Amino acid sequence: MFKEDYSIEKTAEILKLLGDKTRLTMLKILDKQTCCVCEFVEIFQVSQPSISQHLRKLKAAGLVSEERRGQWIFYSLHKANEYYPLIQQILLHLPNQEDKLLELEEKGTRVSCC
Amino acid sequence: MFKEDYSIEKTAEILKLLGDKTRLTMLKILDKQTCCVCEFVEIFQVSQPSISQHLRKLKAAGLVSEERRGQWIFYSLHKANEYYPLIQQILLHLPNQEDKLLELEEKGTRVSCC
DNA sequence: TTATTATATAACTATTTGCTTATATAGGTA
DNA sequence: TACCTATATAAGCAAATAGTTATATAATAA
Repeated sequence: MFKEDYSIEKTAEILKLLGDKTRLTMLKILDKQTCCVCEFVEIFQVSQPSISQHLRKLKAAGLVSEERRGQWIFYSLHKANEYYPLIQQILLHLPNQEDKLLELEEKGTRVSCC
Repeated sequence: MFKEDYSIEKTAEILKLLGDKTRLTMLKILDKQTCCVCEFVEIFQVSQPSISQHLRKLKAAGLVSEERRGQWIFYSLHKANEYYPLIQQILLHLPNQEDKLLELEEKGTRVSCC
């Protein structure tokens, strides 16, 4: 009742993606909530292109998926991904990040469209 | 009965270290066997300084420990490390690498001192 | 002592990375 | 239509990375 092995090469690629503070935090947030680009920009206090580039990498690896709602594009963890079991195990070790979006809600800058 | 959370920052650092094919394979090997620098050189077919530099990074993070035996310095996984539970979970997903040192034994280039 | 072997460190280089600013694209609204 | 907002992409740059060769250090053997 145990998973297939992952290849070392592909696993190293995935871990390199997770080996960045910003992307790792993004994934931890997305494990519980969906989030759009402009919210990430406010959370991490970096430029919008920087966030888009991180998300592009995560999407290229199949780790996140996107869904457009009006002007906004919401990202979420792609839980059907082959590597999700590994990623979830890793994320379980990390402190909850739900406060990040809660702060935006309190400031009134949470995007809540639709 | 569950572990403390790791910090996002330190976890990202650890994952960045694991996010390299050579280092990830090293750790998988060291999870089961001890291995010295010259054996890694033969396994990975890269220069000796390259191997030493990878091992230095892993040692600086506390992931491996070294033990000198004569001319050789044997490395092993530092299982008392705070991050070992995380690392072991990751390594469990990877294919067994014990064939690597077995090959050296068959070629007669396995170091077996002491 | 000298020579040999194993490992570490220094210096260099090419590549990759993560950010920035500027610009393009796409949807919503007046 | 024109304008505004959200996002993506392009281009440029400084820092980090992973390798190399050359050299230093340490243990062993002659």
